[in-house]
Amino acid sequence: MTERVSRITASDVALEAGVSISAVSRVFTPGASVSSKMRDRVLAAAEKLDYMPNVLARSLMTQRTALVGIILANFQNPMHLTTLDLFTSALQARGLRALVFNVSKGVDVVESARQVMQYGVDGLVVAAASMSQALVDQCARQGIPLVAYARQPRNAKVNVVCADNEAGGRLAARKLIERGYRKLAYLGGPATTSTNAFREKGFCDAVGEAGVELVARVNATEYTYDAGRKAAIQMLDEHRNIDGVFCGNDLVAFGVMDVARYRHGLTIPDDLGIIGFDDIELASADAYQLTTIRQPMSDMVQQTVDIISQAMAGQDSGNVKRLLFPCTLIERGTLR
Amino acid sequence: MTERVSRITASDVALEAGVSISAVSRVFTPGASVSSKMRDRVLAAAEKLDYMPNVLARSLMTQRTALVGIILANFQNPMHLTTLDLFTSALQARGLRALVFNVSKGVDVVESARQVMQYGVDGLVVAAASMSQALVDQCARQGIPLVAYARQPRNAKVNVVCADNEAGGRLAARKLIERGYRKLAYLGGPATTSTNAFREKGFCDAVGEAGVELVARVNATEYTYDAGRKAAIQMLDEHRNIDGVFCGNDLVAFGVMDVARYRHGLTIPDDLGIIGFDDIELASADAYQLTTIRQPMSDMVQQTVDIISQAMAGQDSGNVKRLLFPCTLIERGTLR
DNA sequence: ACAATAATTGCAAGGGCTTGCAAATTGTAA
DNA sequence: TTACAATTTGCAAGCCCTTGCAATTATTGT
Repeated sequence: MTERVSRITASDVALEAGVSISAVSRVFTPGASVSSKMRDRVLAAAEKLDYMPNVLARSLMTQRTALVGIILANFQNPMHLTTLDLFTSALQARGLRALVFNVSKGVDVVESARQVMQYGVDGLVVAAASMSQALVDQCARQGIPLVAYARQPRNAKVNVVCADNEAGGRLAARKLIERGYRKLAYLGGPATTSTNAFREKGFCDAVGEAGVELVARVNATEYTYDAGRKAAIQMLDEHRNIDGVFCGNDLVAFGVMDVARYRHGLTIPDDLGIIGFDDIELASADAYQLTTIRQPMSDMVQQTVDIISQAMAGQDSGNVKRLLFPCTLIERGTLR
Repeated sequence: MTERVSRITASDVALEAGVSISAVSRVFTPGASVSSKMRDRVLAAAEKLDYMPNVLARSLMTQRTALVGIILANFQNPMHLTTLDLFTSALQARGLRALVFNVSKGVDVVESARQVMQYGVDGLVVAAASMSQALVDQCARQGIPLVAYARQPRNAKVNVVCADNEAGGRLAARKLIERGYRKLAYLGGPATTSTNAFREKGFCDAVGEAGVELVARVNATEYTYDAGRKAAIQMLDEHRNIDGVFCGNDLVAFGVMDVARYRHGLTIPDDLGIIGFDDIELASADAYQLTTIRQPMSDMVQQTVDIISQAMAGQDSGNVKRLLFPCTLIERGTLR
């Protein structure tokens, strides 16, 4: 049977050390006024009793939880594990914690957000597909900094930290054309995502401006290998003359490569040039050697956390930030 | 300038509805005694003011936070994104939230655990490399259910939910031998991990029992493609006669495959048979078609969450559970 | 040594909620 | 209608901590 022992509280420590509760509190409050004798006594007692301040009670007083909500979808894309890795690390480095919400499977973003807010998060980063006006208003009303990460919502009144997907799309187009590909195709991610919209726009615009033929424009249903593969089967069956494809992300690109190589017997990069997006770990695997476009994730996450912690410190200018980060092309073996 | 409006509280709602604060509280407490008239009045007022109960204050009273800490390392292995996906979903389905801690980069597990505990988590799942006795004691003392997920710590006094890695290793050995491979090698993950230890033991035992030669036993420094690749280069250079390899996980297996194919010109599965572990999405990619061992992650996560929520409800038998889940071999194209 | 200033300490009032208890209400049976 | 039980409601104490204020103690200059 578990013997439920109630937690040690500040008053226990105060009793043990023979001081007031306030004294204990101050010892555990950075920047408070305590003499070194007092600190030593309290710390000794705390050590002895294995005391830890109750963050909940503290938060109730200070109106700060040091909790940052992260609303995330797309738990299939390995890139987002890196996202989580970077976020949790960056937050922890600032003494903050990540409260992760998963809105993958038909979970309502707004409802999730409400729940996050009940925990009194000090900040919220939304890396999910959609973001409602209600949520934005809610955050504004409560003074909670909100950042849209890796997506560019139409809504103007929200902080955005995102890769410049449109420029990335243009970059891909220009590179393919520069290497002599002339029958291009776009095989993007889900049509509903903002990343897809911007990558597609940038790519198609640049192809058009160069006067090169855009043979096909297709969307995979998800940002996954299988979805990419399925879309590629259909696309390459229908359009035999395609010689260059820009893909929504690396996983989709892998699918395209495999269909091209193993189903159509095409040689990459001679018969078909491929460019992906994200530069996941396996993009550099010998089996793929994928030329791809990398977004500066580390910087992006850092900026996001900066925005939030500045806002928490009350140092925000008050006007929303829209930060677009430039992408770089990582050249490997899928372009001739 | 952000106009910091303090949150709507129960007393605001009480005032608006012309009732007591307790009444408001009871309306938002499942199972409390409230008349339907009262409920309607309060709900109307709450709706009007957009009231949400403050979870912190509630937790302070009830000693329940509905927060479950998840301590995770290995943010490189895409499999763990699935882990997080499953955990967050399973927890959310039970009205619980995940407080994720990242102990990847030299962060102290014990220290992290202390921090998690300060948030008054109602449960803790440790999916990190190590787990100290101090942590186990701490949880026991405070009556917090603790589960070691996907690892088998030496420590006996802790709940364990894990794949039967040893059986998995044996399974791999028998399959390779059954298919006629006779010069076997083990290329595992980091020597410090319990998963490696058990997979290695199972594999080597079974190979020994069958009287088959074990040519090499190597550990990759990490469970990644690159580490697998590096280890494979060394191993295959040194032992030219190896004809079958059991790998620590799929990523490592990819590395081995690529070294074998692209560096040594070996044909898989004829010259070299390969078995991986985990069955990640790309294991089924045409470029790898990896035969691998799958652990029933969904069941494992479900069980973990069950254990925790039962313990939270006070229905735990009090004695620790050690659940080992059987693995299954997924046959694809890397065995002749 | 003394006054004047600075640093430390304790008191007590919250922060927003839950909950045992007693009062008030409603329902039921005779 | 009255007596009684069953519900519903409000009061007030308490969860554990922070912090303004005033009282105390330590420090400094002369």
